Amino acid sequence: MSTTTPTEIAKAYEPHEVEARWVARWTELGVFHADPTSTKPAFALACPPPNVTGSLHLGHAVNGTVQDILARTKRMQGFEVLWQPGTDHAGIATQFVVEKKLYKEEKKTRHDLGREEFLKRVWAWKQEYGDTIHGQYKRLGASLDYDRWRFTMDESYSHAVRKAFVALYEKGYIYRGNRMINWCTSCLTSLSDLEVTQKEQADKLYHVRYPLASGQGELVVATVRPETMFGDMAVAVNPNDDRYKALVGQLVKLPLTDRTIPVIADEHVEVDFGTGALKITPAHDMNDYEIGLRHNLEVRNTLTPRGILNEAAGPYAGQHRDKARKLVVADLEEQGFLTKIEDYTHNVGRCSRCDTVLEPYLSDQWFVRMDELAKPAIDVVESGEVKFHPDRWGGVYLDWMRNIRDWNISRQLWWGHQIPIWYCPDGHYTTGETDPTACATCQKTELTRDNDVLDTWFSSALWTYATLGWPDETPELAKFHPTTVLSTARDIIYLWVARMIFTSLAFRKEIPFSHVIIHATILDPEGRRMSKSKGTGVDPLVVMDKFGTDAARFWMAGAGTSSQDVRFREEKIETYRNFANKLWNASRFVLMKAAPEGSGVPARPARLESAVDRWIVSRLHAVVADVTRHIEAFDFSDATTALYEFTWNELCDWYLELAKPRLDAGDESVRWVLREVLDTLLRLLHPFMPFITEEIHQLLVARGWSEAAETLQHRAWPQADPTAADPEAEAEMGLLIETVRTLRNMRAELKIEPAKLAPKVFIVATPADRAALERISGLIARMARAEEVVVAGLDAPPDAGKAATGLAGENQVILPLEGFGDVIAKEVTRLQKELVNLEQEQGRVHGQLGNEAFVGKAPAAVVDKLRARQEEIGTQLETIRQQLAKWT
RNA sequence: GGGCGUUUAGCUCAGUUGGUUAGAGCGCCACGUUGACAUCGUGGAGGCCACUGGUUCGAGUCCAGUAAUGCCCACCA
Repeated sequence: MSTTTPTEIAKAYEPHEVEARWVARWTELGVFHADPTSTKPAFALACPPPNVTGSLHLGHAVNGTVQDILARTKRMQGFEVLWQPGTDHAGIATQFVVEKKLYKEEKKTRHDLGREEFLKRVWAWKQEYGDTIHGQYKRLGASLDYDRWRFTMDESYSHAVRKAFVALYEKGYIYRGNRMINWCTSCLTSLSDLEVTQKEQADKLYHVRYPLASGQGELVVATVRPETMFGDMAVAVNPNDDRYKALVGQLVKLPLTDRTIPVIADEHVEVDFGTGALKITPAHDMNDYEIGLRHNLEVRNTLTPRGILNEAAGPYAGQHRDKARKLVVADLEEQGFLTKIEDYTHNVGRCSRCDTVLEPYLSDQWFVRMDELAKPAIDVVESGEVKFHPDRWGGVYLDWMRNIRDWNISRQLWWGHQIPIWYCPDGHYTTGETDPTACATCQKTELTRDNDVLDTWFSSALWTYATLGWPDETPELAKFHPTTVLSTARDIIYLWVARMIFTSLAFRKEIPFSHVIIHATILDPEGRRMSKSKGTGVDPLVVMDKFGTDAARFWMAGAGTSSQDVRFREEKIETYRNFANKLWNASRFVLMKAAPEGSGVPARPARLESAVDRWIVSRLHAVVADVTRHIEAFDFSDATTALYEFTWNELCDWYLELAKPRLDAGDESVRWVLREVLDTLLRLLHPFMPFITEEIHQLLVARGWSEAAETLQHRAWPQADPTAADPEAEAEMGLLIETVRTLRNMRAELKIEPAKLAPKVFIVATPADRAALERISGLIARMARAEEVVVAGLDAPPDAGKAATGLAGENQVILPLEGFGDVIAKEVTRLQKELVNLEQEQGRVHGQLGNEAFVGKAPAAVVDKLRARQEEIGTQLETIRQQLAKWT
């Protein structure tokens, strides 16, 4: 493939070929490679590593765009930029998809293959999707340092994970606990609280009769899970519940069994929920477990890890929990133990991965004790050392950190970092950065390693520094850590952002990043969250193919930093496809008309005579300042708006149109201004639309019309020149625009054929505007399709004969109607409409100014402005009334 | 049950520290093939800024409340 920009210019921008060419070219030039020995100031971003579960979705593309804009801008601003890429092994998620595939294709489970063989399959999967992701980022134009691609299970990264585990263990932060955890009976692993999704579910509340052992009466308990009754160890009532006070301490018979259990009193029981009596199943309910601890109840497990009732359930053993419930209910019913069944809707915790209803399960797991570790992580956000954008997310983070609970880090999976703990026959634990050969406590050498792996977030928590070589003190670490900005989705603030902050503080004694951008979530056109399973996900590549990557990026830049969530619609991207084409054609115009081959580089004029030139330069520098400021504040959406409006509404609609006759006349200053504006604009647009801007830039370079850089990434970011601000030129241009619009409007309302030139147009100018209007009369004529525009003073109004009159401020625009047919009726209608509008406004203004409180208290500038307007309205009304009188 | 958002034109969204005529894109209507661009141009129609009170000379913007809607967090069986 050729890597040079073609010289002939297509009529419409063709993204595909251009994009492929530049992706290759950037790589060839090595512009994305970060140099730790550079003397430039560092700017580092760690790209959130996507899961290797599949390919990138729109959310990744949005986040990639946000980060790329920063990376590209900062490079141009003279920073040594590192944008660190990589992928996450995503333990449970990846294992889950590979198991699913395995079952679908070979009808095998991971146990059929065995651990080693299964892991081979996962690595193969990882290879495939890791490559896909790599390619997708390149397509997006992401200026990641691809040479530094990392994977959370790379050897060096695994070393960091091991180091982190051992360090925490040795400081006493990691402990083994036999505790209630969330258990997935399908994935067969424990989950952290964050991996639980609460979902509302319609269930039944069964009222079950527990007869008193004494034979005198009964206690009725309400439960949604009667099948767990074989684990019941007590019935609890509230100590203040008068109904049951006398029963506390007595025994009740557990239905369907021959066991008796005690009635106990516990504050936890709500008097007015259900029957006020709660069956206590310590092994299968978090609360019951707590109550059991308080009352020394036995924890009797009645379920297997797969959710099958075990031998403790007597005749029901071997039944799955759902089936067992039906059987138990039927038997209770039959034996007269069931007094009532109520409909009951409540929240049920489900596996965020496979949606299976989770089981509270007592088991041995490894935990990280969080209380002490959380403290500094709270401090750095409270102090503003780490800032969230928008800042409300800082509050969300703090709420969570302040109420943090210990973190279950062991997972009963195969895919991941195997926990570096060895057990000796005596049950001692041994860990170490290298595999131990003997028990650290008793020196026995028969060691078995823990089979479990670490929560995938344990490893990604080290991302900002483990990717840079930690625990070794590498040059990269010295140069690029702490990183500057982290941009991510809000749903991993707890899972990932919070944990990066506390681990970095723990291991590096420094924050991992100064700014956290929480980008907006992209929704489907109906406002729902995009989801793969519902088929509402959008493949960014499809969008990029259809409309061009730059168009997609331009939209994503705005969408990603929008203050609220954004619905995706193809039409939105289409808008920016059109914008890219507009830019392309504007450039094409400049190249063909202002910079034809061999025309040379225009010299800088000593002074810009034309107000039009000074206006666009003034506007350009305002835009440079605005865009720069917005990027600094991460308000890309404002930046794109400013760029879009300047390019389309000012440059294309007015400046280029006005430049046409001047170019024909050989005006050199127009050429100089065009070169200046386009070259600057391309640099401003480059972070947002890297491909098209590079392409145009090279076309300009080929004509000597731009600094001879191989890529815009080597060009300097534009500096706003405050002395370019020219209010006078802007005012004059405002006059031009207003006058032209008035004339166009008149012609349209009078239905004058667009093609027909007006032979002569008069403007009766106020003394203040007269000189300016005379200067720009030729331009007005051009833009408003008149052969000639004649400016006259108020003292000498022209005799225009039969003519239509319009208002541009206080200046009258007179359009003689000779030759335009019978349009008088239309003119009268038009004038009347205008009259009504003005009279209404006059009423309002009059009322305002008549209000003493307003005049007395409002700032003088506001009052003066209104007074001026009142005067203007007076003049305008007079003009219109005179005209109307002439016609009627 | 708590917390945080959102509610502005037919649709999707902007609206700075309150300033009097509330904007854009798409869609709609009318017109248009002047050599950058029909992926375009010109003009136009279209809004009780969710509702109710309050503060203020002045409220889309500030305050209180109400209603819809979305998301997060939370151990009432």
